[in-house]
Amino acid sequence: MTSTPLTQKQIQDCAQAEHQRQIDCEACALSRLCLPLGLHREELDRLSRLVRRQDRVSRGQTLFEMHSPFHCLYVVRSGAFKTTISVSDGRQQVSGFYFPGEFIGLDAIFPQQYQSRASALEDSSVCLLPYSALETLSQQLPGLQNQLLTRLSKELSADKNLLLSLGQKSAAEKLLTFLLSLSRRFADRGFSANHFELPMTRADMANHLGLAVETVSRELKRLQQQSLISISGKQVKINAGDEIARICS
Amino acid sequence: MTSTPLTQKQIQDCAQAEHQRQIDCEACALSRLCLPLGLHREELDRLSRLVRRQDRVSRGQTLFEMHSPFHCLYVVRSGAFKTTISVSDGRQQVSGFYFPGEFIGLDAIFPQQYQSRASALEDSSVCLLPYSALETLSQQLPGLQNQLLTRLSKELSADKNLLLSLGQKSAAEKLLTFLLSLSRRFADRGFSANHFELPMTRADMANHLGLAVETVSRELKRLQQQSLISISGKQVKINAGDEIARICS
DNA sequence: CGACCGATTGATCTCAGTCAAAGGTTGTGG
DNA sequence: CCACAACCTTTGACTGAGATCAATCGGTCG
Repeated sequence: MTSTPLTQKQIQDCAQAEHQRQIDCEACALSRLCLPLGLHREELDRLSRLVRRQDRVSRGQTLFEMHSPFHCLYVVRSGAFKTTISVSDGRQQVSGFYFPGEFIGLDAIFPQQYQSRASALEDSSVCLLPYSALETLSQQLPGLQNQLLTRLSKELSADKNLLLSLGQKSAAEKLLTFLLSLSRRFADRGFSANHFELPMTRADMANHLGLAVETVSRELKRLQQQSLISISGKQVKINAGDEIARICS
Repeated sequence: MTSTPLTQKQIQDCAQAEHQRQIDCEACALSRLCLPLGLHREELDRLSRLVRRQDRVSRGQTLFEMHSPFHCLYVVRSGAFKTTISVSDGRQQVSGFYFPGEFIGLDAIFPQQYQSRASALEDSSVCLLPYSALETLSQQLPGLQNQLLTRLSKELSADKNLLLSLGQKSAAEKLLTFLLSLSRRFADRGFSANHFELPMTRADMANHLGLAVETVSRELKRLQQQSLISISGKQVKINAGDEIARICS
C-alpha cells in the first residue's frame, strides 16, 4: 500500500485549474448526490467549467497532507476515503470516512490549511473544486451557495452525532451506530441497506470509534451471536435494522 | 434554575423579525468577533435591519429545543451557552459551549431542525439571525457569505479536534485540552488567557469530555498538584500554558 | 435556617485496553 | 502459478483507567 502524495504539479493544477480535462457535471451519474442538485442547465455549465477531475487515485494514495495549504475541496466520485488527524506524539484519529458524492476538506476553509490527511481506502476517483472560484460562483448562483452551506451543516450534524457516540456509548453501541450510519449512506447511494462491504480495516474502524482493534473484533462477534448482524471479513449483513435503529435512537 | 423555552410569540418574532427593536451592528462592541467582520458601512446597515436582539436570557433558559423547527441562527452577545443532544433512553451529551461572538444552531441548516437543545449557563443576551433572510442577503454581500462559510468551517474544525480528544486522550489530557481551548477563546475576547472563571458545572464539563464528574474532580486536583494549573471552585489559573500547549499539541 | 445542588473524597468494580500468539488474506515477485 | 512476506483479524489471559456507589462537605437561595 503506497502513500504517494499528489505531485506539486497536480496541486498547482488544482489551484489553477488548467491542465485537467473539462468535465460535464450535468452528465455525471452522481449529479443527484453532488453539487448540481438544484442547479439549472446553464448554471451547471458554469459549474462544470471550474470543476476538474482526477480519475486515478489508487489505494493508499493521499489527496492532501495535514497542515498543507488549502486550495480545493474534493468530491468523491468513486471509491472511498478516510481522513486522519495526528498529534505530535504519533497518536492519530480517523476523523471521517467519505463516499461518492461527499465532500472532503470542508474543515479547511476557515484555517486555510487542511486539518487532516485524506487517503484512499480503495482505488478511487475524485473531482477537485478550486475553492476561491467556487466561492465566487456561489455568489452568483443561490442554489450553489445553498448547497455549500448545507454540506457544511450536514457534516457538522454528523460530527455531533459521533461525539455523542464517543462520549456516551458502550463499545457495542458505538459499532451499531457506526454500521447503521454506513447502511444509510449506502442506501442513499442506491446500494443495499442490509448487505454491504466495509471499505475500511478493523483498525480504522476501531480508531474512528475510540476502541481497540481487539474490542471491535470481539464485539462484532457478539453482535453476530445476538443475530443483530452477520459479519464475515468485510461483508456485513444487517439482520435487524429496525431493532438496531431503536437501540441507537 | 428554570428552563422556560421561548414563547411561541418569540419564535414567531424570530421568523418574521418584526416586533423586536432595531439594532445597530456597526455600533456593537462585538463587531470585531461577529458577522460584521469585513463588511462596509452600507452593508452593515442592511445586516442590521434583519438582526433582532433578545437582551434577557436568564440562566437555565433555553433558546430552542432539540428537533424544533429551525428559523434562526443565534449569536451570543453576552454570557455563555451550552448545547445538549439527547438519546431516547435519557443519556445526553453536551455537544458544545458558546461564548460572545459565537454562533449557535449552524448544524440545523441542513436538517432544518435544531439538532440539540441550547440553554444559558448564566444570564445572557443573544442576537437572532432569521436564516432565510440571512441566506438571501449573503447572496449579495460576498463578505457575509464568506463569514458564514468560515463560521461553519471553524466549528467543524473545533469538533474534529474534540473527536481527537474523546477518541484518543486520557482523562487528564482531555481536561488540559479543554482548558486550553477555553483559555484561547477567552483571550480572543480580550480577557486573560491565564486566569478565568468556568461558566459551566463540573458535570457539564465531565459530560462534554466523556468522563464522570468524580474523575474530573480528581484529575483537576492532580493537575493542580503538578502545578500545571490552580483551580478553586470555578476560578482557574493556567500556570504553565506553554507546557500544556506542548502536551496537547 | 434548612434544603437543595454542586463538589470532593474514598472504596470497589468493570469494561475495555494491553500483551501475546496464532490463523487468514492479499499481493508480489520469482 | 506458487510461495513467501506483510498485513489483517481473531482469540485468550491479564491489567488498569476510569466508572460506579456511597458518604460528606460546602455554598447558595428561597
